Amino acid sequence: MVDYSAPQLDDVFHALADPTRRAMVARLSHSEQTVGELAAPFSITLAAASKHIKVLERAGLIARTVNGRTHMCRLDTAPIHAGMEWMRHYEKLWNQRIDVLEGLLASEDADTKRADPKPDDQQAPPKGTGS
Amino acid sequence: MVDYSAPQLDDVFHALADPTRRAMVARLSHSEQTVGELAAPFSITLAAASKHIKVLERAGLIARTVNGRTHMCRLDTAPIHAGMEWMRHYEKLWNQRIDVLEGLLASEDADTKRADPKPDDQQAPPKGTGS
DNA sequence: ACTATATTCAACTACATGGTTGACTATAGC
DNA sequence: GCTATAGTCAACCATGTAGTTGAATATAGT
Repeated sequence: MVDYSAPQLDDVFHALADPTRRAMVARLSHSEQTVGELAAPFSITLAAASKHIKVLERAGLIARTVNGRTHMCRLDTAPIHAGMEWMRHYEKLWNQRIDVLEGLLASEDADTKRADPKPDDQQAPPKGTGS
Repeated sequence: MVDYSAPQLDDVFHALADPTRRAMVARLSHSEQTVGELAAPFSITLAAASKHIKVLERAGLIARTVNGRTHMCRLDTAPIHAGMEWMRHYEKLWNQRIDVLEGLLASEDADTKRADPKPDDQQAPPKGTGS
């Protein structure tokens, strides 16, 4: 039973809430990068990029290896996995809702309506339809 | 090919970066709740809770139905799905790394080392070991 | 009409964030 | 040893965030 402590999630989600940092993660998914390389694509100062990297580091998304005067950064995807673990539970609801929608369409078509999906806890009534 | 616009992701990840808001999402996954009900478990003022709800609303995570003087909130998990879609790509790397680790253990055991995993683009060398 | 309930709004405080600049540290190369 | 390169640090600024309080709005109940 994984716990995935909440403060960790705070940091991970916060780190990923910034487009610059998400772009850094994307670049790191291809290859390791130095701080300078990581900063290059953005029109911000090295100092600003350094701060972004530190935020990613605090979230555990980046591990740094100091090698002489260059700092090599590599992606650690474990925190992303943790974030997904948290989200997955609610994505299940999303899938359920899709199922309910398909169920409605089906019952609308067949008008049989023998639907009896197992009650998980006490789930929100669909009432979707939206637009 | 899904796009999932970046500003949406900014809002979703930012909304989920706060423990109070994540708790609200959790409660809404069980049932719809009014603003008051949503605020009750926390030792903050209604006004503060109202702000949190607005953040979740802006991220598209909550839809509100004004019913008389009460505002009923229900969870919309589509943005969570979008967030997961973004993360899923990097989780794949996580799984890859697990595979690599298992591969290393296997080769260590058999000492055959005929490893030749398809080069995806130019991926980071494992170099793990950490602690 | 009057009062209680549900919720937002505006103003304010304290603190975090993202950015800058300039100085500093440390390594690499001549 | 001197200079260029890689990166951090500290101070500062503007803006955003999370919280408060008090007033305002709107509906429900009597």
